[in-house]
Parts: sequence; structure tokens; C-alpha cells
Amino acid sequence: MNRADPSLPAAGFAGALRVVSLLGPTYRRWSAQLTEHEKARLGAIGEEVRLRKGQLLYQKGDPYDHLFLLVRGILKTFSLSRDGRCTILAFLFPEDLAGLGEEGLYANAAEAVTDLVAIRMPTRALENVLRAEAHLEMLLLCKACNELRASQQHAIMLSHRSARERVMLFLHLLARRTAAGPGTIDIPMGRADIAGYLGLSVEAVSRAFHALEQDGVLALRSPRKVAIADPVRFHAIADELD
Amino acid sequence: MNRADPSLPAAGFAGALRVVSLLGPTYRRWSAQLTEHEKARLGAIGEEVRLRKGQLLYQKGDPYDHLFLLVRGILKTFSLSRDGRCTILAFLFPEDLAGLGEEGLYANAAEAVTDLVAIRMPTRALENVLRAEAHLEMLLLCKACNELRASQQHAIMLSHRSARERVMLFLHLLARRTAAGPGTIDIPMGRADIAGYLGLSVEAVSRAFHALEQDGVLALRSPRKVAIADPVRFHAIADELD
DNA sequence: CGCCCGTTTGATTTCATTCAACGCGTGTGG
DNA sequence: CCACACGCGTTGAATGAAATCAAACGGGCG
Repeated sequence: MNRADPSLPAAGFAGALRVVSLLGPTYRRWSAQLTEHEKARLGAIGEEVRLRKGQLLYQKGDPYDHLFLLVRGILKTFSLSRDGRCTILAFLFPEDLAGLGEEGLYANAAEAVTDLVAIRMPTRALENVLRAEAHLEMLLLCKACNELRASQQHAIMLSHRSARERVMLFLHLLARRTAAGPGTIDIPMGRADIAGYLGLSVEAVSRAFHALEQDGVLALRSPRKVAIADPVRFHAIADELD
Repeated sequence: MNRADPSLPAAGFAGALRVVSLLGPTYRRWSAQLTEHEKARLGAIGEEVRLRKGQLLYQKGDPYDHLFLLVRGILKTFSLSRDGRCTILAFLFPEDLAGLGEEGLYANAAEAVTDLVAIRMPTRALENVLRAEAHLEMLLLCKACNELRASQQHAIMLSHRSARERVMLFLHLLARRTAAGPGTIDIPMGRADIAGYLGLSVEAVSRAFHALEQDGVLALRSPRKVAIADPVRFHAIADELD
């Protein structure tokens, strides 16, 4: 929200203006941040949900009646194919919106990667809020675009052949979204989840981590925490790949 | 647009109602079809663009000032990594919206796969239209959600799958979007594009096609046209994979 | 006709999967 | 308190699939 600030007229007008923000050069943030007012508005129609690690938020085939705003923790969406394969489609972080883009039924499932807090908003109630505040509709569009770009990033990761490249891109992504100390990344999910996201076996993921350590790019403090041993090379490699 | 028909109140109201359509069980179409009125409205602010196969519509890094509505032909979006790799992110078909979800600059490039016709809409002009007709904003949201789901389908194709499985899923996708005769699929793009989309080498794609022919699932009439030799098995396999 | 591009085929190499086993920390019950 | 099982991460060896390198094929077009 660089320039879209209080000096602008409010209400219905804001909807259109925010579109331009999204479409045009003004809107430069990768995340459509929620204002306090928006948070309040959405919080009012939803109830807080708390999930423990491993619990399902919704499942493929459930009737589609709620939208979720993630407040704290990490959520993953995934699709189970009939042959038993689990493809992780996205990791969602706080401020992300889950349960978007379906059609009457949820098209994939969502499960807590860590303990998490989310706001659960019935779509019926959302209807009223959106009617009252058109610019929230715009917010949904922003969020959807973000998810789209994240998904395309994901595809880029998957079409890079080597396991090392995929893991590099994944860590680069995490580095941008998790705020661990500078030069260190903490990894909220296990190897199995990373493997599911990158389309690799757990073994391949593990080996890639250690290969990167051998190369002097990373230093593995623990399975869930890595230090960037050579930041210059780390970013050089990551940038090289996109 | 199953139930969102003329009996509903128009204008600003429609925006909210259409949201519900998207969110709730009413909105069942995988594609947000444009009404004639919407087409006219958007066509009025845009100019027609005609591209020959191979021409660029926009490039990564260009200032972001136009949105494109594809009318005829096939468009691909892709990302060029610095090491020369070309990852194809999506194939767009008529009625699809291109150039969505960027931030000030185009985040990827788009090139004509076949000769094509599109409507080029300056985002500045779009601003006015969206202000006047809020429900068009909703249309953008629908389109964005569609692209999101397509992108997730793409990720599923890329994850964990053998070359044959990827090609099967790809043909299944084409079969749903191109209207060739029943039991036959025509393939608008070359092997290189398919390879770029599926994260494979051209050779692997070619071999997968011929392996499927050996298996009696397909019959290759020409590189760009295949017949489904065993429709039962074709759909069985495709459904099995998701 | 001969060139060029896209496609196919073949031979070799590389790399991730698979299957198997081990280390390690945690939690549980004897 | 120890023994044990369990989940998770790592390691090793063998297999297999796709990448790579290289060359031939075929159709369209000058």
C-alpha cells in the first residue's frame, strides 16, 4: 500500500482505485497487506479456528462454504491422486487466504503444517460484507493474484531438473517469507512435505541439502534450521535460476 | 452463469452477487464465460491486436500497462531463466485473460503459439470501466481463480510423474479445451513447447508419444494430430492420475 | 532440387528413485 | 530407570528413467 493511503476517498471509490493499484505500477508489494480496518471487518464475521499440527482444515470434496484467513502458523494445500501420491500445491503463510478458487466443492485439501490460527468466514456472511465494502472484493482479487504468482513460481521450481536447484529455489522462497535471523532460514515443515512440494523423494531432498552443505553454500544447524554459509553465492545461484 | 441471470438487480449490486456465485455452490462452470455485453464493454476500450505465430505479446520487465483478452488462437506465457532455460507456465485459450497478477512490470513473457487475435486493454482505461461496472471486477476475480486452478493442475502434472503420465495428462487437458473431432485431439503447439510445459526434453516427449502409441492408447496421425485409439483406457488412465 | 526446421531414433551418461538399513530423539510402558 | 517402539532424518547400493549427445529422417518452401 505504498501510495494507496488515507488521503484517498473511501468506500466504493476505493474499489476502483485499488484495481488500478493492482494493475498499474503503483502497487509494488508482493503481498496485499490487510489494513487494521479490513482485519477487523473480516474478523467480525468470522470465528477464530485453532488447529494443531497435522489437523485438516478442509478436505477435497467438502461442500465449499468457508473462506479462511491465516493468522499464525503454516498451512499446506495438497491434492491426493488415486494412486496414493500426495502433491503439495502450496504452503500458505500468515495473511494468506485459503480456500480460494474452487467451485462448489473444495478442489483440494488443506492441513496444518504447524499449530495455527485462522479466521473462518462463512461465504454467506462474506456476501453481506462484500456488498457493504466493495474494496474487500478487490482484496480478494489481490490475494488470488498472489496465489497465482506463487503457483507459477512453484511450476518453475518443478521444471528445474536437478534436486539441488529445486531445493535452492525452495530455500530462497522460504528466506523471503519466514523471518528468522539474517543469514539463517528456519524450515517449518519436515522433509516429507518439502519432497511433496518439490516433486522429489525424501531421500533426494536430504541428499540435496547435504550436497549444498558440501558445496559450502549452506550450513545445516539442524534439520529444521539452516544458515546461509555463503550469502553471495546463495543469492547468485538463486537469481541465476530465475 | 447458471443462475446469475437477468432476473437479478443490475449494476453495483451484481458485483456482490457474483462474488457469491464464485464462492458458493452456484457457480459451477470452470470458465467464467463472458456475456455479450461484457465483451462489448471490454472491446470498446481496447483495440484488436493480431499476432503471427512466434511474436511476443509482452516481455518480462516491460512496464505493465495492458491487459489482454484472448479472442482466437493460442498464447503461451513463459519465464526465461538466466541459464537459458525456458519454462512454459501456461497455455492460454480463447476467452482467457493474459497479463494478470503482475506488479508494475510483467513478471513473465507471453508469445503467440499460433496466429492469434486479442483485445488489448490499457489499464488506465480499464480503471474507468471498472468504476462504472463493478461486476467486471468480479469477472477479473473469476478469471484469476481459473488461472490459479490451471496453474495448480500444471503443478500436479509436473510432480512425481513419468514422462508418459505427464503427456497423458497434457493430452487430457488439450482434449477438454480444443474442439477437434470426437476421439481426436489436435495439438496446436510443437514438441518443444510441450517439453517446456511438462519439464521434459523434446526427446522424452517424442518417446512418450510413441510409447503411448505402442501401448495402443493413441494413434499418431501426424505430429500435430493424434487419435484416441482406446478411449476407455485413455480416460481411465487420465482419471487415475487425479 | 536442396535447404531448413521440427521430429524422431539411437547410444551413452547422469541422476533420482527405490529398497534397505541405521542413527537419533521422544514418548510410553514395564 | 531402562527397554522399546515410533517418527523422522540420513546413508548406502542397485535399479531405472530421462537427459544428453549425436545423427538420421521428413515435410515445407525457396
